[in-house]
Amino acid sequence: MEPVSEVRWLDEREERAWRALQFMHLRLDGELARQLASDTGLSYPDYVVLVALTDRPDGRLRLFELAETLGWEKSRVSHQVTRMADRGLVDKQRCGSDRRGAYVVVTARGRREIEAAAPGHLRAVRRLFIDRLTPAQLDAVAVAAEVVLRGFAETATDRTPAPAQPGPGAGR
Amino acid sequence: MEPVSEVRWLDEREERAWRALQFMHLRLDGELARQLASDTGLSYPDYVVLVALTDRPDGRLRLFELAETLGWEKSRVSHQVTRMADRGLVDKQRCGSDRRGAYVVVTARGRREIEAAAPGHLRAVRRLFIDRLTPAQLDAVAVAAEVVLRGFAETATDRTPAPAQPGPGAGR
DNA sequence: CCAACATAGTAGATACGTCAACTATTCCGC
DNA sequence: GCGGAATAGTTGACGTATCTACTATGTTGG
Repeated sequence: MEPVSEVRWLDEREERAWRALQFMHLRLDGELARQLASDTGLSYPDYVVLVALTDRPDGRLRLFELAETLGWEKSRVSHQVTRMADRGLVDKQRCGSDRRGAYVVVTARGRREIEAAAPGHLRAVRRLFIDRLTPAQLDAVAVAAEVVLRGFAETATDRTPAPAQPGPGAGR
Repeated sequence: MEPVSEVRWLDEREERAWRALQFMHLRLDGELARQLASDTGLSYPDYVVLVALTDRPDGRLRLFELAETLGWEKSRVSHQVTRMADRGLVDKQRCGSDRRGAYVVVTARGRREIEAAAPGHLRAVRRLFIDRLTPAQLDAVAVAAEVVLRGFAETATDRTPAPAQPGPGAGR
């Protein structure tokens, strides 16, 4: 669009926000992944999949529902579920009503592991993030993030299936 | 430590902030990576390495300096630099003063590619993030992220070498 | 001096994430 | 109903990230 469009570099305020945010996430994700890996047998992706499944009364979801819930693409879900099935955390079941489809079901072992992992993970989230911020700061972060997210819904070159409401990790 | 320590789940405010933030990053990183991949021959990691190098007058850094600058671990830097050297974006040079060491130097080709990629990347950062937020919101994000980052420096189980001041991506 | 230790970087194994290409079904309009 | 489009899921290749273990060099204190 814009004919030549001079590049508008980030000013001091913009750069500060962008860098701080990037860096925070780098460290936060790294630390949370490490905490899970060292205290449990689960990876972070394992964790969010198990949370999504155990949020369901029957402990199962279609693969595409899992993709929508997590905002992942189907191929990622497929690979992840395959790996988890190999380790006995979930099972795959054929779906009666749609013969293309499959359910992912959490196994007893999967339940045991997520229940063992959740408290430590939650403590880490609190220690590293939640408990550092005031309620007002938490709200400010939420508002800003939601504004940015709304922007994605609009621009919507839409490669990811546009996750309904929920997010990753949930409240646990 | 804590004897039994009931798990304190996230309340509504906490969960909202945590989920929104997680989700924003999922989408933001995905979109930025896709923009780079489709408009240029560079990946996001390629990009940040080249930014770090071209910020230097001589366009080179020791591997461990690169690790500190980016907050990456040495093994990650080594692998990344090896791949980039294979593609001719950087060169490795032996270091005279310390024979264990090596410099990473940006090549002419690396310079060309980063210069071609920067404007589009920056436009995407603006479109998706910066320009969505008010200056006050940017400041709020920066303050919150910096608080959280300071927490890492303190807790400091210190696995990552604790990056001095700078962050990833920089202002470009 | 030199032994112990720290530091710089590499290498391999494994897991993760994306893309593109593919099969198998279901949906839908005519 | 049937032929084409959309949908569900899989697969393989490749790049990326982490961990552990390793080599080689530098540093230091007795």
